[in-house]
Amino acid sequence: MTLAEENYLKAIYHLENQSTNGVSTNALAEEMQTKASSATDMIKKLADKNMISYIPYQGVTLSKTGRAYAVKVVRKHRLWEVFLLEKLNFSWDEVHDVAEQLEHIKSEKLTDKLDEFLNFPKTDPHGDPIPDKHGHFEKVEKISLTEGLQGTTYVCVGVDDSSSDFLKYLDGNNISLGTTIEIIHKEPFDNSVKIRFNDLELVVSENVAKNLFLSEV
Amino acid sequence: MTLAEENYLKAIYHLENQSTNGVSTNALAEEMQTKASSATDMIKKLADKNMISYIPYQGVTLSKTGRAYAVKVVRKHRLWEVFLLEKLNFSWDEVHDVAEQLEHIKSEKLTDKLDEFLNFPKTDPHGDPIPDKHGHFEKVEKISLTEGLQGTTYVCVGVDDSSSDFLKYLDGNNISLGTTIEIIHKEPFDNSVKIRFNDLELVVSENVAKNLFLSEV
DNA sequence: ACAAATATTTAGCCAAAGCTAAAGAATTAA
DNA sequence: TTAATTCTTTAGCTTTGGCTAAATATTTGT
Repeated sequence: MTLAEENYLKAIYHLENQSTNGVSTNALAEEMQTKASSATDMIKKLADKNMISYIPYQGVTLSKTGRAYAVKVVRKHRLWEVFLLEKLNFSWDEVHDVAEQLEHIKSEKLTDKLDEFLNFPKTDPHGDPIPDKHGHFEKVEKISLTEGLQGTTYVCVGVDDSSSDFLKYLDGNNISLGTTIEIIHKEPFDNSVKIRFNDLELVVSENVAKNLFLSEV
Repeated sequence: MTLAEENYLKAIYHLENQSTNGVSTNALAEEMQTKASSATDMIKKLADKNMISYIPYQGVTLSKTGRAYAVKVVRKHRLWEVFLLEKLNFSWDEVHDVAEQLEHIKSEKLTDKLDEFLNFPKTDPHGDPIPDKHGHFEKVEKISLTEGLQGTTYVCVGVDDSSSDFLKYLDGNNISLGTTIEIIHKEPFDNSVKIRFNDLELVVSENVAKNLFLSEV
């Protein structure tokens, strides 16, 4: 598996988790920041390798092999994130990009030894679960802040890790995993949400609310 | 710089250190396990990028930029080797191949944080010096066992790290960095060397002797 | 049911890295 | 000083991954 193939596989994996349908050529191209024609080419390659199955206009689905492979890449990504944060003192918003490179290192031994070195962490710095060496992991039950109910108290269990700016924003406002958040008011006009945490009140935009994941206490 | 370019640069760096002349197209091709025509192509690319200068039939020489770049890659390689050995308990012979991959990760911050995490090691597990973040390092004074004098005692300060079989051989015979070795007899017939260390005597072949580096005590 | 909108694929390019086979240069040896 | 040998480059082809523009296929809305 080449670097590009691994990245496509990971993209398909993430998109599959976000909706119940197959992943369309267009959606895949957009996720990969490339053109639909390029996605078509890669879909052929991955289908030839039995990593995915594909029905035109119905989208791509990971095969068992494909999913297992994608999970391995995700496992590596998240382990490296933990390493960067805990051992090398990277900040929350810095880990993602470097982990994007490290996740492609091919050495099962390295991955497993790293896992052991980090004491078999269950989640990464963004709250996402880390698969074990057999690919098993527990799904974290979470809702986005936009889905939360007014007047209810939640705990922050996850964030979308793709934007460093977003993570810096959270950092600047002292929101992190484990922060207890009460929803004071949901503004229907612009879908902003007024929250309280650490005895502070803050109004966050819909954009922020969508990328902040909570679980009930 | 692409992966292939980095690997060529590193190869040139290593070959430059082994002889005083420029590195020939053929020598470079051999080191890279590829064909001379491919080396020619890459030489053009690297020369275009001002990483090397090249005079046909006189060989390639690293430019200042090129050398600095090569040293950075070497620094990363050796730091990762230390990490794998010390933190993840890889064995001597296993570190090289994984470090070959890790050395291409592009993040100055990662490299420097790793250096700090490892406590600024001066040499890697094979005795080779690790450049600091400015590219500075001290050259280790060493001779190969074939160059040693009969009746003299030395200390093992380095090994050629390229063959895992060689390192396994040393491991199996309990030779490691820091081992004190006395040369009992040099056999002119086959250039084998009889040595004594840890109160044991052992005859090593010329091949082994060439790849074992010593310094005077 | 059929046109419009949307989704997908094809065809033909490009660049990076590699290869083989053949040609061209320089060095060395007789 | 030629001729042989060795070194190096060129020409042309391959694969991977990406691109644009154009063609084709499917869905959807009326």
